[in-house]
Amino acid sequence: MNASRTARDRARAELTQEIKNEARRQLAVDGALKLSLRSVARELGMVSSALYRYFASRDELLTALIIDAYDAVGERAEKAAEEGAPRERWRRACHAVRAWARAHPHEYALIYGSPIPGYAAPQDTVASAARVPMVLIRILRETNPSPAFEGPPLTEGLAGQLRALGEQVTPDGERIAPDLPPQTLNRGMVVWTQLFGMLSFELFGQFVGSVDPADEFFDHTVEQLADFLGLPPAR
Amino acid sequence: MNASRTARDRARAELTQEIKNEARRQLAVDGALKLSLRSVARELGMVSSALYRYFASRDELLTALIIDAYDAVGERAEKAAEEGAPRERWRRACHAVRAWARAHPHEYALIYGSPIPGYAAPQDTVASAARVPMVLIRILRETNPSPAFEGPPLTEGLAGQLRALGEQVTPDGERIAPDLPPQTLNRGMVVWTQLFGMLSFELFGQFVGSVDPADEFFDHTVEQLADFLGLPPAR
DNA sequence: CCACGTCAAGAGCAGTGCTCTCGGAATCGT
DNA sequence: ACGATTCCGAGAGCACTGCTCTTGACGTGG
Repeated sequence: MNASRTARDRARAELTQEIKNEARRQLAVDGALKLSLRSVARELGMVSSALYRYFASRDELLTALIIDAYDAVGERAEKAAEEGAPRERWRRACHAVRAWARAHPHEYALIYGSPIPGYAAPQDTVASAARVPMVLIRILRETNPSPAFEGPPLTEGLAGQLRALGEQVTPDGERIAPDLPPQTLNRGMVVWTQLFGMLSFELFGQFVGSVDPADEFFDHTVEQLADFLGLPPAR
Repeated sequence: MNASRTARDRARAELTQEIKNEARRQLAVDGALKLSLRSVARELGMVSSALYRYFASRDELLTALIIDAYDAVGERAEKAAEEGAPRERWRRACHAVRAWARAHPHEYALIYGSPIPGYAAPQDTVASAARVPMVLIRILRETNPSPAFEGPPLTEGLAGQLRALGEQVTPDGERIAPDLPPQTLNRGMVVWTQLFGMLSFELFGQFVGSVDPADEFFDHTVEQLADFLGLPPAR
């Protein structure tokens, strides 16, 4: 009953994958703007209308690609941060994210650039989007940070937002980080935005004429952010 | 001889402006993706082909809008940082940029989001794009920073890039910042990327579920960055 | 005054996303 | 094993896009 069902389903799943692969290929060449359903259909040897059996719209295809991209970069970060001292894990995660971003600039732009269509549905994407920041949070939870400088005290409202963030439950029923003090979460937010701010500037060309190539600036800043977080010095 | 010529030219300049204004209007509503030459022409009561007398292509129109946007946010930042103590100028510039970004999210996306077409020509845009970072550099030049913490030493190559950056000449023949030590320029680069990293995350929806609304996080981070830069404490 | 340069208009091309309908094929219930 | 149902690819077609080329009118400068 489901050997045959899965036969159909398997064919369907395979073709769905092929469509996404071809779309990703065109994405890497021409960018999201130029990606057209008709041309991926053409390339796959089918007619454009047939493709609508698999994705209800161009936006839905894009959304699928967005989720895949979040998962791809998230997985890279997770793998990179698997083991080592906190500072080493932080370094490796940063470099893994940058390597992925530079290898797939258009996919990076898809997820961290301007939201392309009439905004892809957020809810499906959040779980995947959270994987990178979760890597950072895990590093912070398993270390005892001693930040390089204090910084201004948190305001009441901000501390509240951060505490609520730490209490949020993931899809698998765990709380994100009930043990992390708001100050630590705040520092995490800062380095998170800094990391992707750097990558966006590098990939979107804001660095041309200043720190371009950005390798050394990136490395230095990653180290500075580790100090800022208070990750114990390496070696 | 040129009273009449300028008569023609004035009509032309006016219509060029009207086209950009209408395009900006549609941009604010539908986003850059949906902006179509035909519909701005339609709205202006002319036929699409006539519009090509003013902009050679859709991309050229977009590029014009990009330059205008850079100039708009640059001017806001300059105005905001006109006077006051360094820290106050920094604060006001940051808030001016954020206010503009929130008021014109699609224009912000145009310049700080993913590069839209096959990359708009950079050279025309750099002068306008540099206005915001130049505001920051001017603040740094007119203060005597005492940063809140040292951070790792600059590598040789990075220091070289930053010195070269300081020696670059602006269109009006001035050097950018020959007097600023590389360490200071490096801190400037960091806060610059942090500022726009935060804004991009806020506007592109990465903060939903964490520090959303981002007002307090933004304010706090601006202050923290001022400490990081070593701007003398206010009052 | 008239020729030249500028301009808006229109038709047309190639391409797009998306819809609907139509036959054929695979699958399922019996 | 067969009929019913569900799925799927093909094709035509609609409304739209950016862009090109030609045509005819208008204002201006010699």
